[in-house]
Amino acid sequence: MGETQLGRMQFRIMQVLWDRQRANAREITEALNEAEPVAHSTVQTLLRQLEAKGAVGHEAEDRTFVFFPRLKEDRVKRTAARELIDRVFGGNVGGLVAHLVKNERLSRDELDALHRLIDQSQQD
Amino acid sequence: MGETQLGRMQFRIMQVLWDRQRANAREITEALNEAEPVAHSTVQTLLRQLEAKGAVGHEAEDRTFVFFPRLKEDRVKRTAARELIDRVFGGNVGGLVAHLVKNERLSRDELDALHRLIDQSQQD
DNA sequence: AGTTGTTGTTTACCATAGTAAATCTACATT
DNA sequence: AATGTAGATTTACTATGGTAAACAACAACT
Repeated sequence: MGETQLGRMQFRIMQVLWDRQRANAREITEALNEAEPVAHSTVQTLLRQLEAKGAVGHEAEDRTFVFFPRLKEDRVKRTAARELIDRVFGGNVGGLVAHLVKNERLSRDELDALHRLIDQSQQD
Repeated sequence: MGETQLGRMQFRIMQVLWDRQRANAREITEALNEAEPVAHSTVQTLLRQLEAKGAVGHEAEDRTFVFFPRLKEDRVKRTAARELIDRVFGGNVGGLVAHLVKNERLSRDELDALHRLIDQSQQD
């Protein structure tokens, strides 16, 4: 069941939680508002949705709910990447990578880092 | 304006069109049904949506509409990849690539090919 | 005690994707 | 001419994400 399919804002909320481990709704709203205005009640609705799908949990503390992530950042990112690979690149990871190298201008540093990553991953 | 945001099925229809250049609704339905059952009227609705957003065009031929892609495959794939990079990896291409190398098992061949692509892209 | 502010809950709307039946339209075949 | 068939168009419904106001409960301040 848990397909871990997150929308744009839902994902941004998760990022705040991965960052802080725990945060109440107000704190999340404020963190999001640093970058982009969003109403507090919107954030609360999204938290509700996220909880409904098991992406976050909460515990009451004092009068307020403190939320925490139930999904691991890596896991969610992996799912998102997989999603793209399957839908757009026919399930072929290499297709995506080739596309990136060809179309997304990588800096010299990024290319070097990539080189290193590849070499390293060839060890095992 | 044209944000070129395609859904799952919409994308699959585009793939058929990129494949064949031109096709009528019936042909598209049949092509899709090779892999996954979908009602013809559904395909028609999706074609309508795609046309509304400028992703496909059509011209009458005989009694039927022949559809063709209005968007380039590369362009759409690029947008999709960008989308993931922005939402999930904070706009950092390297982040995605690192993630891929770390989490998506690439075959020896893929890694070699990747090596070559990188070297090549360092020329310009 | 009454007002204010915070927090959570309920309710409501809109857009988009996906699904598909129902209907219209026009030609082809009998 | 009647009927059937294929295609297009209309209509409808569900799910999800995003947006947010309205409301209720309660603590705190004056």
